[in-house]
Amino acid sequence: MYYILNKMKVVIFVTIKEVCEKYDITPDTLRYYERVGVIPEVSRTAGGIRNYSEADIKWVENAICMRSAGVPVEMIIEYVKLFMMGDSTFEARCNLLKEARAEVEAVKKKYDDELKRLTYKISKYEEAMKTGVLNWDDEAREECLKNE
Amino acid sequence: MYYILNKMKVVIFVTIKEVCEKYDITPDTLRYYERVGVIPEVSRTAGGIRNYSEADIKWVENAICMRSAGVPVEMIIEYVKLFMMGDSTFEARCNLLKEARAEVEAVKKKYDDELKRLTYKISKYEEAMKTGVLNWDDEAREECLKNE
DNA sequence: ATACACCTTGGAGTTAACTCCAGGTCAAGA
DNA sequence: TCTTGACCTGGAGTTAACTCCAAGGTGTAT
Repeated sequence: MYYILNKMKVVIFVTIKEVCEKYDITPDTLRYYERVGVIPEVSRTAGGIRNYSEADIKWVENAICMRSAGVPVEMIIEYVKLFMMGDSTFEARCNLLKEARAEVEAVKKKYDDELKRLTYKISKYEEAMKTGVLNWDDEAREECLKNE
Repeated sequence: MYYILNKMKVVIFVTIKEVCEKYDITPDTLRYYERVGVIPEVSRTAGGIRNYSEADIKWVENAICMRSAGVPVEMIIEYVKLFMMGDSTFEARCNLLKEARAEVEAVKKKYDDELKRLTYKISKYEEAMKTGVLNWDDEAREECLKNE
């Protein structure tokens, strides 16, 4: 929400819609994030309408980044809670982030392996579309089944 | 299910439990995969008990690989259906795999970016635990928010 | 022959993460 | 002031992917 004064944009407040357009998410999702604590409570206008500050927006970015890498909502909530408790939680927050990173790394590895497998299969299909015969040796299966 | 004859393992049939133990999944999941078509119908004993052939097991492996990389069940079902229709679906199958690969690649990129972001944050926390002061510039936020 | 572990099916229940809705409030333009 | 569109809350509904359950059948071991 803003008006133009002497060709300058004067922002009155930053609505939920504006934030949603910026990050391509829905207002429902953003309100849900706030309700459950994935982001801290957002500042409001006198009338009770959300007015996103710079800090609020950084929390939104944090939530989106983490979620897009599959970090569970519960974990982000835990991080926000610790953050709110102040500097005494540096270590706990650090450990939480390390845990998240380990998880993201593990899944990323699966993705890398499956990417190889898919590429191998696709190459075999491209061959098959020329020769009319499809056959693959099973070497490509190995990688993504090592689950320990 | 097997017995030992002259120190040799004579397999009578391969039960669902054995397959599950091999891949660390539950019988319920495996039966679910079969029911919805993520894997083709598994061969049975006279009494109706599943007896996994080599081919059946390869389908199980396929399902597990794809799912672990986040390929949706619906897409795997589609692939299996096309496979069952024979050689005339080479191209359709190839396109499906390419679509799956594009999707896996896109998500993998998000994971890579978030991995960097997490590592950056963790380093800042490790610093903060020594100095008592936490501060990060916002450079680390950029990457994983480029969504197009 | 009976016990016992494991198997079967169909259908209902669970979980995470949204997503939608009703009924009401707020605020910018005519 | 009135209208209109965006916003609010609390709570219910949806979706994907399992996960569990009851009631009954299978098959090897004693």
